[in-house]
Amino acid sequence: MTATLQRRPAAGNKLDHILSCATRIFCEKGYEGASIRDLSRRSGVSLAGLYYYFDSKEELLYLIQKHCFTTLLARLEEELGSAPRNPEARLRLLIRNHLCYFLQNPEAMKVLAHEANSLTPPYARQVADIKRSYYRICRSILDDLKRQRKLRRLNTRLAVMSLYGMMNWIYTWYKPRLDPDADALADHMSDLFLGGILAGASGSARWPRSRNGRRRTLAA
Amino acid sequence: MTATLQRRPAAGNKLDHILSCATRIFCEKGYEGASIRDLSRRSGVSLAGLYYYFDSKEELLYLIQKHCFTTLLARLEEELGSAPRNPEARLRLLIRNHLCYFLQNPEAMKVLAHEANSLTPPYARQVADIKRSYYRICRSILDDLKRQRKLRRLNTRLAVMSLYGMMNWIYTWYKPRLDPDADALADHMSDLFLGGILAGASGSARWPRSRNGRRRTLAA
DNA sequence: GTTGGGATAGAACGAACGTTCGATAGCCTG
DNA sequence: CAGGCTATCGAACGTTCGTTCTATCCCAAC
Repeated sequence: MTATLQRRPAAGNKLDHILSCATRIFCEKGYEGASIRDLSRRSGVSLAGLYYYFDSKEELLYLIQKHCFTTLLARLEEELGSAPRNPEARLRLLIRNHLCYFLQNPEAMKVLAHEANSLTPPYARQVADIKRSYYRICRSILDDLKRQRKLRRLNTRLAVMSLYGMMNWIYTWYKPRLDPDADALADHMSDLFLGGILAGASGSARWPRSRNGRRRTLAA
Repeated sequence: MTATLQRRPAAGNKLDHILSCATRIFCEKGYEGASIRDLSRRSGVSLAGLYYYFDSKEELLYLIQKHCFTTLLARLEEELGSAPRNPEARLRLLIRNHLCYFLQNPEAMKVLAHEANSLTPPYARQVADIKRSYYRICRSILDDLKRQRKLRRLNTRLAVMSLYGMMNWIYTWYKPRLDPDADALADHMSDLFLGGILAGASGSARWPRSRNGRRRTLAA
């Protein structure tokens, strides 16, 4: 129930080792599919020995998610602190930060994205709080952008979620040797997203809507 | 190992009922977290009775995913069959088709998106085949668009994945009462995506890149 | 009316699960 | 060297898992 991180003064290194093994295992087999015995084998620590470092399997997932989200958020806040006020540049920064961290820690980020609902209330709330902060930063950048560029028709909630979807889905398809690196990916997604958002800038719909549906052809 | 669908002539309805219960349970607790006993309770069929209708828990997931993907793909092909050649309109159709089905079958679609890697080879390959067809349709539309609009710098693989990410992530955030309906969502995402893709149309970068990084300010 | 197979369920199987117990080393402190 | 604390483990606990065995019921066909 309580956090375990600094409970054992000398044991920092070993807990880190266990957490990194757990991250790999959760990533490979999913939280439910992974067993403490898997972790015991992989980490070289006996089954009972593991419980000296954490209280439950769920706390393990909590520690991983909390550390990962906290780091991600801290880096973003640091970068944004010394960044220009211009919302477009700030958004590009956010995207770059997210993707760089994502591709540097693909296993942890998969656990973050894929096991977002595997924690139960005592733990889940704490992670949700950090997540909400992270969401709000993006949302407020987009609100600024909307105000500044007078994007009347922009639903910023939808925009944020679309952006996060684009970014977080990466864990399902990214191949390091085949796909571009984090910087190029960030440029691609920034262009795509900002281009899409600003395309509607001139006020009315730039692309014809086919609401309720039947394909209204657009001149090719 | 073999498909179960038409094995028992009279039992079609009951298997459907079981599959729909299983979909709900897999959606709520995840594939690994769900138990056959959960399914037994929810469906009202005894534990042993269930195994008259399928061979294993994994086949259950397979049947759900296969049916879902097949339907999605069939609908898309039907719609595209009578659609104009214009790649933009075709892409809008694809997005609308995906989102309408998604929001009409949110539980099944979550199982599709979230348990994409829970099947092992014998089953996984078959689902992967359908999925690849679905991917290729989108990719070829984008290739057409790229050719037609001379979008030299467009990486269509990245674009497809970004689009699917945007769409599939929905299951993590969509709230029926709060968020717009499928048509509006489809318009939003179509505008965002097409606007983003076509923003780079005039050849060179429309938005300044900050490759390798340091925030190059854009006039606000 | 008997028979045979489709449809069902109670009970059990062996395995794996998360977790805990009790014991044992090693080590610093007094 | 006695005592206590950190770190560790083998073995076990009780539970739940996916699956199967065996027996029954129902009903149509002969």
